[in-house]
Amino acid sequence: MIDIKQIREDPERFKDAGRAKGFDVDIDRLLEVDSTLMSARKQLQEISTSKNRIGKSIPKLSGDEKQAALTQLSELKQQEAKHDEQIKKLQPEFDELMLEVAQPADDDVPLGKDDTENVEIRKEGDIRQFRFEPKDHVQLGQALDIIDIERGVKLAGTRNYLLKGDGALLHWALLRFAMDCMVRKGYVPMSVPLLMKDEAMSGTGYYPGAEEQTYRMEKDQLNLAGTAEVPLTACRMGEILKAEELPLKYVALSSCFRREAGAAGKDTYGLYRIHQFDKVEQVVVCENDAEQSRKFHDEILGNAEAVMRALELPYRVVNVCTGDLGRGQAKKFDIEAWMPSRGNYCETHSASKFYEFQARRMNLRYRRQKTEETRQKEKSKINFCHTLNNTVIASPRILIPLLELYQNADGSVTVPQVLRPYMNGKEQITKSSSRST
RNA sequence: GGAGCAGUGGCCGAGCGGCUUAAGGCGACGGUCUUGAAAACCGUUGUGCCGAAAGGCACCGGGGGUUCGAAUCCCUCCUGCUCCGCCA
Repeated sequence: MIDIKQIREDPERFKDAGRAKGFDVDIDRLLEVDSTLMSARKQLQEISTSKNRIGKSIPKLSGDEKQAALTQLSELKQQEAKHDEQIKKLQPEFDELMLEVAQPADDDVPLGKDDTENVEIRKEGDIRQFRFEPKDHVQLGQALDIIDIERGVKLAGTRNYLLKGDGALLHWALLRFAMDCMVRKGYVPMSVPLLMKDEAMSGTGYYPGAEEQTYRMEKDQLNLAGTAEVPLTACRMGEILKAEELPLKYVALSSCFRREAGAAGKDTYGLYRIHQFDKVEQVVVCENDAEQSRKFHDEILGNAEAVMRALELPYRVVNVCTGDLGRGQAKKFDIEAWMPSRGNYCETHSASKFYEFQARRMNLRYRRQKTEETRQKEKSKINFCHTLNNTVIASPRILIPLLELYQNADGSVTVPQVLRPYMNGKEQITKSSSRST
Protein backbone atom coordinates (compact mmCIF):
# COMPACT_ATOMS: atom_id res chain seq x y z
CA MET A 1 0.00 0.00 0.00
CA ILE A 2 1.10 3.54 -0.72
CA ASP A 3 0.97 6.42 1.74
CA ILE A 4 -2.12 8.46 0.80
CA LYS A 5 -0.17 11.61 1.62
CA GLN A 6 2.30 10.78 -1.14
CA ILE A 7 -0.53 10.25 -3.60
CA ARG A 8 -2.04 13.61 -2.65
CA GLU A 9 1.29 15.32 -3.15
CA ASP A 10 2.19 13.82 -6.51
CA PRO A 11 -0.69 11.99 -8.18
CA GLU A 12 1.02 11.99 -11.57
CA ARG A 13 3.85 9.88 -10.25
CA PHE A 14 1.42 7.11 -9.30
CA LYS A 15 -0.56 7.36 -12.50
CA ASP A 16 2.65 6.92 -14.50
CA ALA A 17 3.88 4.12 -12.25
CA GLY A 18 0.60 2.25 -12.65
CA ARG A 19 0.63 2.62 -16.40
CA ALA A 20 4.22 1.39 -16.68
CA LYS A 21 3.41 -1.69 -14.62
CA GLY A 22 0.05 -2.41 -16.13
CA PHE A 23 -1.86 -1.77 -12.90
CA ASP A 24 -3.95 1.20 -13.84
CA VAL A 25 -5.97 2.70 -11.02
CA ASP A 26 -8.33 5.66 -11.12
CA ILE A 27 -6.16 7.99 -9.06
CA ASP A 28 -8.43 10.97 -9.68
CA ARG A 29 -11.40 9.11 -8.26
CA LEU A 30 -9.28 8.00 -5.30
CA LEU A 31 -8.35 11.59 -4.49
CA GLU A 32 -11.94 12.70 -4.87
CA VAL A 33 -13.15 10.04 -2.44
CA ASP A 34 -10.25 10.91 -0.15
CA SER A 35 -11.13 14.58 0.10
CA THR A 36 -14.83 13.85 0.66
CA LEU A 37 -13.93 11.42 3.43
CA MET A 38 -11.53 13.90 4.98
CA SER A 39 -14.08 16.68 5.20
CA ALA A 40 -16.73 14.29 6.53
CA ARG A 41 -14.35 13.11 9.21
CA LYS A 42 -13.44 16.66 10.08
CA GLN A 43 -17.06 17.65 10.59
CA LEU A 44 -17.70 14.47 12.51
CA GLN A 45 -14.87 15.37 14.82
CA GLU A 46 -16.33 18.81 15.47
CA ILE A 47 -19.71 17.27 16.22
CA SER A 48 -18.09 14.85 18.65
CA THR A 49 -16.35 17.70 20.39
CA SER A 50 -19.68 19.45 20.94
CA LYS A 51 -21.39 16.24 22.00
CA ASN A 52 -18.70 15.47 24.53
CA ARG A 53 -18.88 18.96 25.96
CA ILE A 54 -22.66 18.93 26.29
CA GLY A 55 -22.74 15.36 27.55
CA LYS A 56 -20.40 16.26 30.37
CA SER A 57 -22.53 19.18 31.49
CA ILE A 58 -25.73 17.13 31.67
CA PRO A 59 -25.35 15.80 35.21
CA LYS A 60 -24.90 19.37 36.45
CA LEU A 61 -28.01 20.70 34.74
CA SER A 62 -31.67 20.39 35.58
CA GLY A 63 -35.09 21.46 34.36
CA ASP A 64 -35.31 23.58 31.21
CA GLU A 65 -31.54 23.83 30.86
CA LYS A 66 -31.22 20.09 30.81
CA GLN A 67 -34.05 19.77 28.35
CA ALA A 68 -32.43 22.30 26.01
CA ALA A 69 -29.15 20.40 26.15
CA LEU A 70 -30.86 17.13 25.30
CA THR A 71 -32.60 18.72 22.31
CA GLN A 72 -29.30 20.11 21.10
CA LEU A 73 -27.75 16.68 21.42
CA SER A 74 -30.40 15.00 19.35
CA GLU A 75 -29.88 17.58 16.62
CA LEU A 76 -26.16 16.88 16.67
CA LYS A 77 -26.89 13.17 16.44
CA GLN A 78 -28.88 13.70 13.30
CA GLN A 79 -26.02 15.57 11.67
CA GLU A 80 -23.66 12.89 12.86
CA ALA A 81 -25.74 10.17 11.22
CA LYS A 82 -25.61 11.99 7.92
CA HIS A 83 -21.82 12.07 7.86
CA ASP A 84 -21.57 8.55 9.21
CA GLU A 85 -23.60 7.31 6.32
CA GLN A 86 -21.37 9.07 3.84
CA ILE A 87 -18.26 7.55 5.38
CA LYS A 88 -19.76 4.09 5.47
CA LYS A 89 -20.55 4.39 1.80
CA LEU A 90 -17.19 5.76 0.65
CA GLN A 91 -14.72 4.10 3.00
CA PRO A 92 -14.95 0.67 1.30
CA GLU A 93 -14.37 2.27 -2.09
CA PHE A 94 -11.38 4.15 -0.70
CA ASP A 95 -9.93 1.00 0.85
CA GLU A 96 -10.35 -0.95 -2.36
CA LEU A 97 -8.69 1.71 -4.48
CA MET A 98 -5.82 2.05 -1.99
CA LEU A 99 -5.07 -1.66 -2.22
CA GLU A 100 -4.80 -1.34 -5.97
CA VAL A 101 -2.33 1.53 -6.25
CA ALA A 102 0.99 0.16 -7.48
CA GLN A 103 4.41 0.74 -5.96
CA PRO A 104 6.42 2.82 -8.47
CA ALA A 105 9.37 0.95 -9.95
CA ASP A 106 12.90 2.12 -9.16
CA ASP A 107 14.52 4.42 -11.71
CA ASP A 108 16.93 1.72 -12.85
CA VAL A 109 14.15 -0.70 -13.76
CA PRO A 110 13.85 -1.01 -17.55
CA LEU A 111 10.59 0.08 -19.10
CA GLY A 112 8.90 -2.81 -20.81
CA LYS A 113 5.68 -4.55 -21.64
CA ASP A 114 6.35 -8.12 -20.51
CA ASP A 115 9.08 -10.64 -19.73
CA THR A 116 10.47 -10.44 -23.26
CA GLU A 117 11.78 -6.99 -22.37
CA ASN A 118 13.61 -8.00 -19.22
CA VAL A 119 17.26 -6.95 -19.35
CA GLU A 120 20.09 -9.39 -18.84
CA ILE A 121 22.58 -8.21 -16.24
CA ARG A 122 25.11 -11.05 -16.43
CA LYS A 123 25.65 -14.67 -17.33
CA GLU A 124 27.39 -17.18 -15.08
CA GLY A 125 28.70 -20.63 -15.88
CA ASP A 126 29.31 -22.36 -19.19
CA ILE A 127 26.60 -24.05 -21.20
CA ARG A 128 27.47 -27.68 -21.69
CA GLN A 129 27.95 -28.92 -25.25
CA PHE A 130 26.77 -32.51 -25.65
CA ARG A 131 28.69 -35.03 -27.73
CA PHE A 132 25.65 -37.29 -27.78
CA GLU A 133 21.95 -36.73 -28.28
CA PRO A 134 20.79 -35.47 -24.88
CA LYS A 135 17.46 -36.52 -23.38
CA ASP A 136 15.08 -34.09 -21.72
CA HIS A 137 14.18 -34.37 -18.04
CA VAL A 138 10.97 -36.27 -18.75
CA GLN A 139 12.73 -38.88 -20.86
CA LEU A 140 15.49 -39.17 -18.27
CA GLY A 141 13.01 -39.35 -15.44
CA GLN A 142 11.02 -42.09 -17.11
CA ALA A 143 14.03 -44.12 -18.18
CA LEU A 144 15.50 -43.95 -14.69
CA ASP A 145 12.08 -44.50 -13.10
CA ILE A 146 12.44 -41.45 -10.87
CA ILE A 147 9.65 -39.27 -12.30
CA ASP A 148 6.10 -40.53 -12.86
CA ILE A 149 3.89 -37.95 -14.48
CA GLU A 150 1.21 -40.35 -15.66
CA ARG A 151 0.33 -41.51 -12.16
CA GLY A 152 0.55 -37.99 -10.80
CA VAL A 153 -2.13 -37.02 -13.30
CA LYS A 154 -4.14 -40.12 -12.40
CA LEU A 155 -4.15 -39.04 -8.76
CA ALA A 156 -4.50 -35.30 -8.98
CA GLY A 157 -5.15 -34.26 -12.57
CA THR A 158 -3.07 -32.34 -15.04
CA ARG A 159 0.15 -30.60 -13.93
CA ASN A 160 0.80 -33.21 -11.26
CA TYR A 161 3.59 -35.77 -10.88
CA LEU A 162 5.31 -38.16 -8.52
CA LEU A 163 8.99 -38.30 -7.66
CA LYS A 164 10.24 -41.74 -6.87
CA GLY A 165 13.34 -43.44 -5.50
CA ASP A 166 16.44 -41.39 -6.25
CA GLY A 167 14.21 -38.75 -7.80
CA ALA A 168 12.55 -38.11 -4.46
CA LEU A 169 15.89 -38.25 -2.68
CA LEU A 170 17.49 -35.82 -5.11
CA HIS A 171 14.56 -33.43 -4.63
CA TRP A 172 14.95 -33.50 -0.85
CA ALA A 173 18.73 -33.31 -1.13
CA LEU A 174 18.44 -30.05 -3.07
CA LEU A 175 16.00 -28.57 -0.58
CA ARG A 176 18.01 -29.63 2.44
CA PHE A 177 21.26 -28.42 0.91
CA ALA A 178 19.69 -25.02 0.19
CA MET A 179 18.25 -24.84 3.71
CA ASP A 180 21.63 -25.65 5.28
CA CYS A 181 23.34 -22.95 3.21
CA MET A 182 20.89 -20.37 4.53
CA VAL A 183 21.07 -21.50 8.15
CA ARG A 184 24.84 -21.24 7.95
CA LYS A 185 24.38 -17.62 6.87
CA GLY A 186 22.36 -16.87 9.96
CA TYR A 187 18.86 -17.04 8.55
CA VAL A 188 16.35 -18.40 11.05
CA PRO A 189 14.77 -21.62 9.80
CA MET A 190 11.02 -21.84 10.18
CA SER A 191 8.31 -24.38 9.67
CA VAL A 192 5.17 -22.43 8.88
CA PRO A 193 1.42 -22.85 8.34
CA LEU A 194 0.36 -22.74 4.71
CA LEU A 195 -3.39 -22.27 5.02
CA MET A 196 -3.48 -18.52 5.21
CA LYS A 197 -6.15 -16.09 6.30
CA ASP A 198 -7.18 -13.40 3.84
CA GLU A 199 -5.29 -10.78 5.87
CA ALA A 200 -2.00 -12.54 5.20
CA MET A 201 -2.82 -12.75 1.50
CA SER A 202 -3.67 -9.09 1.15
CA GLY A 203 -0.91 -8.06 3.56
CA THR A 204 1.70 -9.55 1.26
CA GLY A 205 -0.03 -8.01 -1.75
CA TYR A 206 -1.42 -11.16 -3.35
CA TYR A 207 -4.98 -10.09 -2.72
CA PRO A 208 -6.73 -8.44 -4.38
CA GLY A 209 -5.49 -9.81 -7.68
CA ALA A 210 -4.25 -13.35 -7.28
CA GLU A 211 -7.51 -14.95 -6.15
CA GLU A 212 -7.68 -16.91 -9.38
CA GLN A 213 -4.16 -18.24 -8.86
CA THR A 214 -4.94 -19.47 -5.37
CA TYR A 215 -6.53 -22.63 -4.03
CA ARG A 216 -9.08 -21.42 -1.55
CA MET A 217 -10.83 -23.37 1.18
CA GLU A 218 -14.10 -21.51 1.02
CA LYS A 219 -15.57 -23.50 3.90
CA ASP A 220 -12.88 -22.25 6.25
CA GLN A 221 -12.09 -18.98 4.49
CA LEU A 222 -8.46 -20.00 4.19
CA ASN A 223 -6.05 -19.89 1.29
CA LEU A 224 -3.29 -22.32 0.35
CA ALA A 225 -0.14 -20.24 0.13
CA GLY A 226 1.58 -20.21 -3.23
CA THR A 227 4.87 -19.55 -1.47
CA ALA A 228 6.30 -19.42 2.06
CA GLU A 229 6.82 -15.72 1.42
CA VAL A 230 3.27 -15.27 2.71
CA PRO A 231 3.66 -16.81 6.19
CA LEU A 232 7.26 -15.61 6.59
CA THR A 233 6.56 -12.00 5.71
CA ALA A 234 3.21 -11.81 7.47
CA CYS A 235 4.15 -13.63 10.66
CA ARG A 236 4.96 -10.37 12.48
CA MET A 237 1.98 -8.57 10.97
CA GLY A 238 0.47 -5.87 13.16
CA GLU A 239 3.47 -5.75 15.49
CA ILE A 240 5.80 -2.95 16.45
CA LEU A 241 9.27 -4.48 16.39
CA LYS A 242 12.26 -3.25 18.33
CA ALA A 243 14.92 -1.75 16.10
CA GLU A 244 17.47 -4.11 17.68
CA GLU A 245 15.55 -7.09 16.28
CA LEU A 246 16.14 -5.93 12.72
CA PRO A 247 16.94 -7.17 10.23
CA LEU A 248 14.76 -10.25 10.52
CA LYS A 249 16.15 -12.98 8.31
CA TYR A 250 13.89 -15.96 7.86
CA VAL A 251 14.09 -19.09 5.73
CA ALA A 252 11.40 -21.73 5.32
CA LEU A 253 10.90 -24.91 3.37
CA SER A 254 7.34 -25.36 2.23
CA SER A 255 5.11 -26.87 -0.36
CA CYS A 256 3.64 -24.31 -2.74
CA PHE A 257 0.25 -24.50 -4.40
CA ARG A 258 -0.71 -22.69 -7.59
CA ARG A 259 -3.81 -23.03 -9.70
CA GLU A 260 -2.05 -21.74 -12.82
CA ALA A 261 -5.36 -20.36 -14.02
CA GLY A 262 -4.96 -18.47 -17.26
CA ALA A 263 -1.93 -20.54 -18.16
CA ALA A 264 -3.97 -23.21 -19.94
CA GLY A 265 -1.92 -24.79 -22.68
CA LYS A 266 1.25 -22.97 -21.55
CA ASP A 267 4.31 -24.99 -20.51
CA THR A 268 2.30 -28.19 -20.38
CA TYR A 269 5.31 -30.41 -20.93
CA GLY A 270 7.23 -31.87 -18.02
CA LEU A 271 7.91 -30.41 -14.60
CA TYR A 272 8.14 -26.74 -15.51
CA ARG A 273 4.69 -25.45 -14.60
CA ILE A 274 2.94 -27.55 -12.00
CA HIS A 275 0.29 -27.14 -9.33
CA GLN A 276 2.35 -28.21 -6.36
CA PHE A 277 6.07 -27.99 -5.67
CA ASP A 278 8.50 -27.46 -2.82
CA LYS A 279 10.55 -24.38 -2.25
CA VAL A 280 13.06 -22.95 0.18
CA GLU A 281 12.27 -19.26 0.49
CA GLN A 282 14.19 -16.42 2.15
CA VAL A 283 12.61 -13.28 3.59
CA VAL A 284 14.27 -10.17 5.00
CA VAL A 285 12.53 -7.50 7.05
CA CYS A 286 14.71 -4.43 7.58
CA GLU A 287 14.54 -0.80 8.59
CA ASN A 288 12.84 1.85 6.49
CA ASP A 289 15.89 2.81 4.50
CA ALA A 290 16.29 2.58 0.74
CA GLU A 291 20.00 1.92 1.01
CA GLN A 292 19.43 -0.99 3.42
CA SER A 293 16.80 -2.41 1.10
CA ARG A 294 19.23 -2.21 -1.79
CA LYS A 295 21.91 -3.93 0.25
CA PHE A 296 19.64 -6.80 1.32
CA HIS A 297 18.29 -7.15 -2.21
CA ASP A 298 21.86 -7.84 -3.34
CA GLU A 299 22.37 -10.15 -0.37
CA ILE A 300 19.37 -12.38 -1.06
CA LEU A 301 20.26 -12.47 -4.74
CA GLY A 302 23.79 -13.48 -3.75
CA ASN A 303 22.47 -16.21 -1.46
CA ALA A 304 20.59 -17.81 -4.34
CA GLU A 305 23.52 -17.41 -6.71
CA ALA A 306 25.79 -19.14 -4.22
CA VAL A 307 23.50 -22.16 -4.30
CA MET A 308 23.43 -22.17 -8.11
CA ARG A 309 27.22 -21.92 -8.25
CA ALA A 310 27.59 -24.71 -5.73
CA LEU A 311 25.38 -26.85 -7.95
CA GLU A 312 27.45 -25.72 -10.94
CA LEU A 313 24.36 -24.78 -12.92
CA PRO A 314 24.74 -22.12 -15.63
CA TYR A 315 22.38 -19.20 -15.20
CA ARG A 316 21.84 -15.54 -15.91
CA VAL A 317 20.47 -12.71 -13.85
CA VAL A 318 17.89 -10.38 -15.37
CA ASN A 319 16.57 -7.02 -14.30
CA VAL A 320 12.81 -7.52 -14.59
CA CYS A 321 11.10 -4.77 -16.60
CA THR A 322 8.19 -2.65 -15.37
CA GLY A 323 5.52 -4.65 -17.19
CA ASP A 324 6.64 -7.90 -15.57
CA LEU A 325 6.78 -6.51 -12.02
CA GLY A 326 4.13 -7.30 -9.45
CA ARG A 327 2.01 -4.49 -8.08
CA GLY A 328 4.08 -4.08 -4.93
CA GLN A 329 7.55 -4.74 -6.28
CA ALA A 330 9.89 -1.79 -6.73
CA LYS A 331 12.54 -3.92 -8.38
CA LYS A 332 13.03 -7.57 -9.11
CA PHE A 333 15.94 -9.75 -10.16
CA ASP A 334 15.13 -13.11 -11.70
CA ILE A 335 17.66 -15.88 -11.90
CA GLU A 336 17.14 -17.97 -15.00
CA ALA A 337 18.83 -21.33 -15.31
CA TRP A 338 19.87 -22.76 -18.63
CA MET A 339 17.44 -25.53 -19.58
CA PRO A 340 18.69 -27.60 -22.55
CA SER A 341 15.30 -29.04 -23.45
CA ARG A 342 13.80 -25.56 -23.62
CA GLY A 343 16.84 -24.17 -25.39
CA ASN A 344 16.72 -21.12 -23.19
CA TYR A 345 17.33 -19.56 -19.83
CA CYS A 346 14.17 -19.98 -17.73
CA GLU A 347 13.14 -18.48 -14.42
CA THR A 348 14.08 -20.47 -11.34
CA HIS A 349 14.36 -17.66 -8.77
CA SER A 350 12.75 -14.32 -8.17
CA ALA A 351 14.23 -11.71 -5.81
CA SER A 352 11.79 -8.93 -4.97
CA LYS A 353 12.18 -5.64 -3.19
CA PHE A 354 9.06 -3.99 -1.82
CA TYR A 355 10.22 -1.07 0.32
CA GLU A 356 7.30 -0.50 2.75
CA PHE A 357 4.55 -1.67 0.37
CA GLN A 358 3.85 -4.96 2.15
CA ALA A 359 4.63 -3.65 5.63
CA ARG A 360 2.11 -0.84 5.24
CA ARG A 361 -0.57 -3.29 4.17
CA MET A 362 0.04 -5.52 7.14
CA ASN A 363 0.87 -2.76 9.59
CA LEU A 364 4.34 -4.11 10.30
CA ARG A 365 6.38 -1.44 12.05
CA TYR A 366 9.42 -0.92 14.22
CA ARG A 367 10.41 1.55 16.89
CA ARG A 368 13.61 3.41 16.28
CA GLN A 369 16.09 3.77 19.10
CA LYS A 370 16.21 7.20 20.62
CA THR A 371 18.88 9.20 18.90
CA GLU A 372 19.56 12.90 18.78
CA GLU A 373 17.50 13.05 15.61
CA THR A 374 14.42 11.28 16.96
CA ARG A 375 14.54 13.10 20.25
CA GLN A 376 14.04 16.32 18.38
CA LYS A 377 11.41 14.89 16.06
CA GLU A 378 9.41 12.59 18.30
CA LYS A 379 6.85 11.86 15.63
CA SER A 380 9.09 9.80 13.40
CA LYS A 381 9.92 7.27 16.11
CA ILE A 382 7.78 4.52 14.61
CA ASN A 383 8.15 3.52 10.96
CA PHE A 384 7.01 0.85 8.58
CA CYS A 385 9.58 -1.85 7.90
CA HIS A 386 10.93 -2.73 4.50
CA THR A 387 10.50 -6.27 3.19
CA LEU A 388 12.27 -8.42 0.60
CA ASN A 389 12.18 -12.02 -0.50
CA ASN A 390 13.83 -14.47 -2.83
CA THR A 391 13.77 -18.11 -3.74
CA VAL A 392 16.69 -20.17 -2.46
CA ILE A 393 15.70 -23.20 -4.47
CA ALA A 394 12.46 -24.50 -5.96
CA SER A 395 12.15 -28.12 -6.86
CA PRO A 396 11.22 -29.97 -9.04
CA ARG A 397 11.66 -27.07 -11.46
CA ILE A 398 15.39 -27.02 -10.70
CA LEU A 399 15.48 -30.75 -11.57
CA ILE A 400 14.98 -29.76 -15.22
CA PRO A 401 18.43 -28.18 -15.69
CA LEU A 402 19.97 -30.45 -13.09
CA LEU A 403 18.97 -33.76 -14.67
CA GLU A 404 19.47 -32.52 -18.19
CA LEU A 405 22.91 -31.00 -17.63
CA TYR A 406 24.23 -33.80 -15.42
CA GLN A 407 23.16 -36.63 -17.74
CA ASN A 408 25.66 -39.04 -19.26
CA ALA A 409 25.77 -40.79 -22.61
CA ASP A 410 24.66 -44.07 -21.02
CA GLY A 411 21.48 -42.48 -19.67
CA SER A 412 22.68 -42.18 -16.09
CA VAL A 413 22.79 -38.90 -14.17
CA THR A 414 25.74 -37.77 -12.11
CA VAL A 415 24.87 -36.45 -8.66
CA PRO A 416 26.37 -32.97 -8.09
CA GLN A 417 29.25 -33.08 -5.63
CA VAL A 418 27.56 -30.95 -2.97
CA LEU A 419 24.43 -33.12 -2.93
CA ARG A 420 26.19 -36.43 -2.37
CA PRO A 421 26.30 -36.12 1.41
CA TYR A 422 22.52 -35.77 1.26
CA MET A 423 22.20 -38.89 -0.92
CA ASN A 424 24.16 -41.31 1.27
CA GLY A 425 27.25 -40.60 -0.81
CA LYS A 426 25.68 -41.68 -4.07
CA GLU A 427 27.59 -40.46 -7.15
CA GLN A 428 25.34 -41.61 -9.96
CA ILE A 429 21.69 -42.31 -10.57
CA THR A 430 21.27 -45.29 -12.85
CA LYS A 431 18.26 -47.31 -13.84
CA SER A 432 19.13 -50.27 -11.63
CA SER A 433 20.18 -48.22 -8.65
CA SER A 434 17.43 -45.64 -8.67
CA ARG A 435 15.16 -47.43 -6.21
CA SER A 436 17.70 -47.61 -3.43
CA THR A 437 20.80 -45.88 -2.35
C1' G B 1 -17.43 -31.70 18.97
C1' G B 2 -19.52 -30.55 24.40
C1' A B 3 -19.00 -27.55 29.05
C1' G B 4 -16.78 -23.59 31.74
C1' C B 5 -13.52 -19.22 32.18
C1' A B 6 -11.06 -15.12 30.19
C1' G B 7 -9.36 -11.12 26.52
C1' U B 8 -7.61 -3.51 29.41
C1' G B 9 -1.30 0.41 27.43
C1' G B 10 5.80 -2.71 26.20
C1' C B 11 4.44 -6.33 30.40
C1' C B 12 1.48 -7.34 35.04
C1' G B 13 -3.07 -5.58 36.81
C1' A B 14 -7.47 -2.39 38.98
C1' G B 15 -11.94 -0.72 37.05
C1' C B 16 -18.40 -3.48 36.63
C1' G B 17 -23.00 3.35 33.70
C1' G B 18 -21.00 10.05 34.52
C1' C B 19 -15.32 11.64 40.40
C1' U B 20 -11.28 7.68 34.11
C1' U B 21 -7.98 12.83 31.72
C1' A B 22 -7.68 4.17 32.29
C1' A B 23 -5.60 3.68 39.24
C1' G B 24 -1.29 1.01 40.92
C1' G B 25 3.09 -1.80 39.90
C1' C B 26 7.15 -3.53 36.69
C1' G B 27 10.14 -2.22 32.67
C1' A B 28 12.23 1.76 29.64
C1' C B 29 13.98 6.86 29.11
C1' G B 30 15.57 11.74 31.23
C1' G B 31 17.22 14.30 35.70
C1' U B 32 19.12 14.97 40.99
C1' C B 33 22.86 12.65 43.98
C1' U B 34 27.81 9.95 42.97
C1' U B 35 34.87 9.48 41.12
C1' G B 36 31.71 5.72 38.36
C1' A B 37 27.72 2.42 39.19
C1' A B 38 23.76 0.76 42.35
C1' A B 39 20.08 2.44 45.70
C1' A B 40 16.89 6.49 46.72
C1' C B 41 14.12 10.59 44.99
C1' C B 42 11.79 13.73 40.92
C1' G B 43 9.93 13.72 36.04
C1' U B 44 8.64 11.41 31.23
C1' U B 45 6.68 7.12 28.93
C1' G B 46 0.34 3.69 24.04
C1' U B 47 -1.46 3.96 18.69
C1' G B 48 -3.81 6.49 14.71
C1' C B 49 -6.16 10.85 12.48
C1' C B 50 -7.00 16.45 12.02
C1' G B 51 -4.10 20.95 13.16
C1' A B 52 1.39 25.76 11.96
C1' A B 53 0.53 25.43 17.10
C1' A B 54 -2.59 25.39 21.22
C1' G B 55 -5.56 21.71 21.15
C1' G B 56 -9.28 18.25 19.39
C1' C B 57 -11.13 13.27 17.97
C1' A B 58 -11.06 7.92 17.90
C1' C B 59 -9.30 3.36 20.04
C1' C B 60 -9.88 -1.07 26.65
C1' G B 61 -10.10 -8.54 21.21
C1' G B 62 -13.52 -7.39 16.20
C1' G B 63 -18.49 -5.84 14.70
C1' G B 64 -23.41 -4.21 16.09
C1' G B 65 -26.94 -2.38 19.85
C1' U B 66 -29.14 0.12 24.56
C1' U B 67 -28.26 5.21 26.74
C1' C B 68 -27.98 12.24 27.00
C1' G B 69 -23.39 9.33 28.35
C1' A B 70 -20.29 2.52 27.73
C1' A B 71 -13.81 -0.35 29.32
C1' U B 72 -18.35 -1.05 32.36
C1' C B 73 -25.05 -3.31 30.22
C1' C B 74 -27.07 -6.44 25.81
C1' C B 75 -26.28 -9.28 21.05
C1' U B 76 -22.79 -11.50 17.83
C1' C B 77 -18.21 -13.07 16.02
C1' C B 78 -12.95 -14.04 16.86
C1' U B 79 -8.87 -15.62 19.89
C1' G B 80 -6.70 -17.94 24.20
C1' C B 81 -6.94 -21.16 28.62
C1' U B 82 -9.14 -25.39 31.60
C1' C B 83 -12.01 -29.93 31.75
C1' C B 84 -14.54 -33.90 28.90
C1' G B 85 -15.02 -36.69 24.25
C1' C B 86 -12.52 -38.17 19.65
C1' C B 87 -7.93 -38.80 17.11
C1' A B 88 -2.52 -38.78 13.74
